[in-house]
Amino acid sequence: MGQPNDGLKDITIIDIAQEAGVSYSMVSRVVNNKEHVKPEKRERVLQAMARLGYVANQQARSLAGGRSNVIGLLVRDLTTGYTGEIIRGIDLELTAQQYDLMLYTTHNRKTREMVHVTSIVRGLADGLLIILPTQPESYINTLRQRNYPFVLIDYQGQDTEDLTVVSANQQGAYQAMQYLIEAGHRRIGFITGTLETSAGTERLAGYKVALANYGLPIDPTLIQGGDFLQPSGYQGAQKLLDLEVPPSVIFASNDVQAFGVMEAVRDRGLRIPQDMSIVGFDDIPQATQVHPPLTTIQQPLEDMGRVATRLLIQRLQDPHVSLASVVLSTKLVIRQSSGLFI
Amino acid sequence: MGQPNDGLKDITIIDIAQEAGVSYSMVSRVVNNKEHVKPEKRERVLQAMARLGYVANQQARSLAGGRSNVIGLLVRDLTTGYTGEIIRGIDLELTAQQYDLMLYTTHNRKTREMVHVTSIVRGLADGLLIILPTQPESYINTLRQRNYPFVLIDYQGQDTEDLTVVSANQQGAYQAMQYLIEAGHRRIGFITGTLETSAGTERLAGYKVALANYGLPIDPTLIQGGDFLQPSGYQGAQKLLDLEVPPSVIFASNDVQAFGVMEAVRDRGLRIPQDMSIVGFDDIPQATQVHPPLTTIQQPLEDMGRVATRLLIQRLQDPHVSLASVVLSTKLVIRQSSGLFI
DNA sequence: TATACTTTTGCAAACGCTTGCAAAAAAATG
DNA sequence: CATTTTTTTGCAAGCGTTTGCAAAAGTATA
Repeated sequence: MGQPNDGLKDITIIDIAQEAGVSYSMVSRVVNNKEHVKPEKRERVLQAMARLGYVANQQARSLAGGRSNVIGLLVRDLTTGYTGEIIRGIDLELTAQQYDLMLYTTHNRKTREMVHVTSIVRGLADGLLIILPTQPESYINTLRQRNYPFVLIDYQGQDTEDLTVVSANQQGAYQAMQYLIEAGHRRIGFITGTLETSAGTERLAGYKVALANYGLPIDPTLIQGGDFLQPSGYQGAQKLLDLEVPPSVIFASNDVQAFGVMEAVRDRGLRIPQDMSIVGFDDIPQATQVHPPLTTIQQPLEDMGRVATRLLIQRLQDPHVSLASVVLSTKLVIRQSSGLFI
Repeated sequence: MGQPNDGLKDITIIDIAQEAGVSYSMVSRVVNNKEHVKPEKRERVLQAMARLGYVANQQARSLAGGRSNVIGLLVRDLTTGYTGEIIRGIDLELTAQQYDLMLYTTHNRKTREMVHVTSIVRGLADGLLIILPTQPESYINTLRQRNYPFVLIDYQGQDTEDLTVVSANQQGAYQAMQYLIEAGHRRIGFITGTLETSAGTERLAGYKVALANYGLPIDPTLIQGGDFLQPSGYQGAQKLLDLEVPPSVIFASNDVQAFGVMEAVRDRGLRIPQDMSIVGFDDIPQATQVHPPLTTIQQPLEDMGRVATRLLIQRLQDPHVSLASVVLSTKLVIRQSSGLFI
């Protein structure tokens, strides 16, 4: 803690011990709900705590080998809404379980990720949640080696030992494609996400598999590279619109990217969905707020956060309990940004 | 830290001391950049640290009276975009200064705020940033008493001792009104924010003062109560549209609320801005993404975060330095959601 | 009632660091 | 070169906990 705090002295377990007339280790046992405490003394301690307003000192606690009741969250950035939704779920669950949250942003810089991870591992978090890491391998190895508890959100690594919470990305993309193809679309443009993420590759896979299954050709010119951010949607759409035969629909790898697509389409004076259908992925809150509202694949983002947090806490409470990774299913949400191809 | 970490032992200052052939207090001095260290030894220690990959243990550090290099952020929730922008600024500055961020969400529950504050004060944060608290007085007193360093963001308390960073809310609302009135609007609807916040009351004040200055009447039926959230925009707009003589423009207390207004207006089949102009406040990223793009007052949200963080860190580094609260100016951004009244 | 368990309690060490103070070394002074 | 002054160094105590271990108290058994 900082140096201020002139005045009021902190209440420690020693004060409580004195007040309750027991030894300080008894107080510690009560605080941590350990066994071997006479109910009567437990009561006395509890009362003393209430009377003096005791609040445990987390650093001392974790220094001494206990838990800090803090979990770390490693995240790329906070501004896309996508992250916000997941964090909302994490926060909900964390609050319910009396944990605090330490937030680390990487800004997509590899070195920062590494630095963060070492300091987290040495630091005050009991465990770590990681959202959509781009190249996690480097630091995930550190975590594994040290046997440090972590859960990956929205990333399907290859190591099945890791706990992960993902949504059915490929299946979701497939659903969207199914809908579009059955609505008569034949030339479907696709803008990829970051292909270093599994979310990125799986959505692309869903796109391709659907085309294959319906006997449609995979036209590489219809697939534009992107990175899940709005500008990549704008640029990708530009390129697709410049094709000799532009597609009748653009399927973006996420909603934010789809907003970029909308912008580009409107900049050309085209109408949505009459001239161009647009489909996104994620169903972030803004998807309903844009005009026209965006057809998209709903990912249960908040649930992902909740589930991941619950997994992590379970692991913390019993490191040997066997837990399985979770795949949450997605849902097609049809709004006004897409229509039939006539 | 959690109990795992079988295997690799942590590197402590003692290891470094051994490696560098000095005492461990020397290592501590080097790490903390204290004076009275021979350059040559400093070098030796630095090299040993690099070689062994030393990372300080924050809990031990702060337990021993040093700083934790963590700052706390107390925030209502994360989902409105508004908060996200501010946090982005905070994060930028924090990263630059090598601080970590502990995030506390209150969900607007008073008791939680109080609990958090006591645990923060006893806890691991060196200082605290507080965004837009509804009724901060209760816990702010605790902070003041303990002389705990904090900065209020977007809240203008009455106690001038407190460090605050706000934007010129009243002036901003006035700017918007000026623009609207000069564009020919005479009946201007207003939906308030949470009036327990200074942002809420000041924007309302700007609305009223502008009307007064231009000699226009203040019609209470044109002012609807709200709370900065989207539904309140929707409902407020409904009521304004139900008036015998509806306004020609609705001025919402923030962008999110304005999105609700847009929804309501569109639901009635009215066109924006031909039938109804809409103006928001904040200029969050989505303001450009909605259709039509929203005319709004730009608050330098990211800057607010940055500036507040900088203030806090300065205070931490020198508790006696005299710092002044900051008022950042706002800017009218005219987009397509508003037009002339003909 | 003596003996052997079992539960409850308290002591002390440890966690990794900061820092005041005194000792040692180096530099400056006469 | 001896002495004083200044800089550099190391020791030890302390921060507030947790926890293994041994002592104390309580309970059951013979």
